[in-house]
Amino acid sequence: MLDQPGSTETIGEKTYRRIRSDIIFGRLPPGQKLRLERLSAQYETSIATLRELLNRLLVEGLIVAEGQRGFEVMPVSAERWQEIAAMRELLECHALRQSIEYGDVEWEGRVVAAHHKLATLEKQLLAGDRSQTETWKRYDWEFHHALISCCGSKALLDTHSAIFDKYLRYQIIAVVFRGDAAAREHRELLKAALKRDADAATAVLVKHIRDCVQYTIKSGALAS
Amino acid sequence: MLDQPGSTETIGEKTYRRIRSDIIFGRLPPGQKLRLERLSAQYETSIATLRELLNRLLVEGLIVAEGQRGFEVMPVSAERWQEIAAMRELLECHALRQSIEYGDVEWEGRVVAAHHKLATLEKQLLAGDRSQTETWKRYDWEFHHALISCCGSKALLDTHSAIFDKYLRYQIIAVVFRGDAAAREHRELLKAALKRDADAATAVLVKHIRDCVQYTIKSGALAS
DNA sequence: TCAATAGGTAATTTCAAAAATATATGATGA
DNA sequence: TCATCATATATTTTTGAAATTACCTATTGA
Repeated sequence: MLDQPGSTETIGEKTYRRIRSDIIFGRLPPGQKLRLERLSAQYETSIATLRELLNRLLVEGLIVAEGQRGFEVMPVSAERWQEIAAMRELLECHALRQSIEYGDVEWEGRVVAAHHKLATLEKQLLAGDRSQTETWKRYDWEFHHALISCCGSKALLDTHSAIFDKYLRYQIIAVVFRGDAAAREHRELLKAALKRDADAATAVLVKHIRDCVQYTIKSGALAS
Repeated sequence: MLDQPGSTETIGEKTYRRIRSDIIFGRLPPGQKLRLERLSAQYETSIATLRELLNRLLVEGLIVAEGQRGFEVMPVSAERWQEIAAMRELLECHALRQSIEYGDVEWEGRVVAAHHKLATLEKQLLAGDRSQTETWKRYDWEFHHALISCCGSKALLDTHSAIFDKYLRYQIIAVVFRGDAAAREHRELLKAALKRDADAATAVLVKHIRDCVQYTIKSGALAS
C-alpha cells in the first residue's frame, strides 16, 4: 500500500498553512479583522477548527487577539520591521558562523544547489518577469536555510525560521525588488561560505539585511 | 466601577497558563501523554477549549503532536538542553549589551530592586528553606528580565522569554541548586551592569549559564 | 508458531448550536 | 444638545456530541 505523504494530514493543518501563507504574502493585509463566521465561509471550515489555528498564529506573532474582541492580522510598523530585521541578523549571523565551521562537503553541495535555483530565478526577475514572486521567495529562503543548515542546533533553526517568515511578510508588503543588488550579495555569500570565510560571509549578510530595511523604509512603504 | 483586572479573562486563558505552568514546573512530566478526556476532567474544561491552548503550547515547543495521535509533553534530552542554553546565551548576552548601553537611571532602579528581592530569597534558600522554589524562579526571571529590559526590542524580549521558560523547565527537572555559586554570579552581574561594563557582564552571564548546564548534565539528571 | 486480516474499542478531529460577552441603536432626562 | 441607560444585535467563547481515524484483540490460514 502506497502510504502517500499527507494522506494523514488533518484539514486544520491544511487550513493553518493556507491562512499563514495568506498573511505572509499579504492576501490578508495587516490590521485586517478576522471575523470567525466570514473566515468559516471563506476557508470552508468550522469555527472551532479555525480557532485552533488562529491560536497558533497568535503565538507566532502573526495575528493579535485583544481580550474577547476577536482576532486580527498583526499590524506593521517601521519600528517592528527594524526589530525583526535585527533579530534575523543576530540569529542568522550566529548560525552562519557555526554552519561554516561545521559544514561538510554535502553541506557545500546543498548550498551550491540552492544558490543555482535562486540565481536562475533572479535572472528571470531581472529580465522583467515578475510572475513567480512566491517561488522566488521560497528559493531565497531555501538558500539562506541551506547556508545555516549545519549550525548544529534545531532550536536555533526553528527560531530563525519563525523570524524569517515575519521578515518575509514585510518584504512582500513593501514590494521589495532591489535590482541586481540582492542577487550580487547572494553570489558573494556563496563565495564566502565556500571559502569558509565566516567574517566575510557575515559582513555580506549584515549588509544584505540592512540595505533591504533601509531601502524599504526610505521608499515609505510602511506608514510608521 | 472598579474594572478589576482579569475580570475580562477567558477561561481558556486561565487554563492555558495553568497547564503551561504545570509543564514548566514538572507537574506534567516530559513525555506525558495528554489525553483530551482526562485533561478535560482534570482542568474542568471542554475538549475544544483544551485543543485551543494545546495548539498554542505546540507552537511554543512545550508539547508535541504527532499526526492524528494526539498530544504529549515535549520530551527532554541533554542535546536539547544544551541547544536551549546556547540560545539563551546568544539572546540574553546580546540584549544585555544593548540594555547596558541604553539603560537609564530608572533601569538601574529596576535592576537593583529585582536583585534585592532575589538575593533575599536566595539567602533563605541557603539557610535550607526549599519551600518557595516557584517564587525563587520567578524572582530569578524578574532579575534577568530587568537587566535586559532596556534592550530596545520587543521582538528580542519576547523571543528571550520563550527560551527562558524552556530553560527553566530543564532547571526544574534537574532540581538544580548550585549552592551559593548562582547567588554570587547574580551579585557580580548586578555590579557589572551598574558599572556599565558590558564585557564583564556578558562574561559572568556566559559562565552562569554554562556552569548550570555542566552541573546538571554531570549530575546525570537527564537521560540522554 | 507466525503473519495477516477483520472486528471492536478508544482516541482524536470536526462540527453545529448554546452561552457569554461586546457593540450598536434608540429612548429618556437634564 | 449632551450624557446616560436600557434594549437589541452581532461576535466571540464554550459546550456536547457526531464523524473520523488509530489502536488493540482475536481469529484464520499457512
